[in-house]
Amino acid sequence: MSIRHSLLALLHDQPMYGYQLRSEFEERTGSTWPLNIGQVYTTLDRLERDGLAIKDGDDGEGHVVYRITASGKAEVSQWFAAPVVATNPPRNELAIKLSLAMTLDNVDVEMLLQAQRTASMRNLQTYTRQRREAAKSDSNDSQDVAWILVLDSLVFGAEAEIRWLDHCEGWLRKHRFRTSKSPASHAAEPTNATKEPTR
Amino acid sequence: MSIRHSLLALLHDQPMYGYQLRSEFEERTGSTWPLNIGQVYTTLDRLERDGLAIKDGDDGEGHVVYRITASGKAEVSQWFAAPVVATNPPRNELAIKLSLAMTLDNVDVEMLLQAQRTASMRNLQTYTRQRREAAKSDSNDSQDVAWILVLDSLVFGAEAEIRWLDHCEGWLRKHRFRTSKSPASHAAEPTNATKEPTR
DNA sequence: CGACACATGTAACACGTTACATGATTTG
DNA sequence: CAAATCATGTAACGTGTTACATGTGTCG
Repeated sequence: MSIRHSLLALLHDQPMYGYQLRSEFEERTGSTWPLNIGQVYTTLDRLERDGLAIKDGDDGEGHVVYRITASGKAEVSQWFAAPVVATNPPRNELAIKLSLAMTLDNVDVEMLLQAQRTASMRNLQTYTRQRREAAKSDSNDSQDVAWILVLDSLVFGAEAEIRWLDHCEGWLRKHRFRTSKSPASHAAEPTNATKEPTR
Repeated sequence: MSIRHSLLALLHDQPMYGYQLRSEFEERTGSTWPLNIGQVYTTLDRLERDGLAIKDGDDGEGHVVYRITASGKAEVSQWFAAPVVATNPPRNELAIKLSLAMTLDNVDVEMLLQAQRTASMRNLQTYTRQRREAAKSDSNDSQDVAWILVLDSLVFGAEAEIRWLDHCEGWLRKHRFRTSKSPASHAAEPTNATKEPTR
């Protein structure tokens, strides 16, 4: 849903054509989340279908320009006004993976944690380096500022991830001797979960 | 891709039927990321199509049981062995929204930050409370442990988000007087971005 | 009996990615 | 001229959500 709203927000600023929308989007997010051009066009189709934007003839250069409508503006205002909430937080693949790894046999959790920590550290370093380079230009262009803040969010997120991994490793060390994964071996007798899938 | 791998990982542990797979998944992640039952069945279809799992007759109770195959097991091992990397980090709606808000006119960024901070604090409190309750039972069941660690990841993430919001607010205060959003008003003359969509 | 959980699906739709097709313009 | 970039699309596919249909079993 973020792409749809993002494009609409950009159109709120000024009428644009598809290719330009992608450029504007990527300029602000520094290509962290590359935007497929095909999706831009299909999204524009849907926006027009839903009455949030309309084709605005050409701009004298043959471009297919879209313009936001009144209801489109309302939608944008609403989007910016509504905070991102925790109901349905996006799935965290790492958390899911680790959660499953801990509850299943045949998985070397410590190895997993170690490998992930290395990878996450490398990620953090990449972000930090990019951040340093982005800050070097030090222009006050608001787009550069936005790009830097996006990088900061990635840095903060990566740091939190690493802290969490350390936390998990501690947990594991503390509990390794008290649990052989499951109170009853699922191979020996049907687990509780097997018999009663409800919680 | 995480659902597919998750279900396969569960099947690696033991043969199961669809409804049961959902229960097992949600038990481990504490319903943080509710899993639609319809998706379970379609995913199982695809797993079978791709030769990673097969229907295993019934279990004497008329359930449609699936069993993992050899290539399925290989796939699971690979999944657990491969760390989650930063190439293509998942889109962060909040970061995108704030990034756009800062570069567009007609958006009250400070208001947005304030509203989001309130919401994020509330999220954090919710997670912390759930975490406290989950830890209360204090069983050594590995599934409870997994659920607690998932909650911890949410807590760590929410804390990072709040720190980032504060960071952004500071940035904004520091730069508010030096930039009127854009070096050249896009209403007055064509912006750089408009003329040159490339970077 | 009626409500609810269990259990298996299908259909429609939104979103996202990759790849392909097509042509104009720019640039080394 | 060749390659890259600009520019607009379409098609196929995977993933994910919501809603619907259908039937069984259990429990108050």
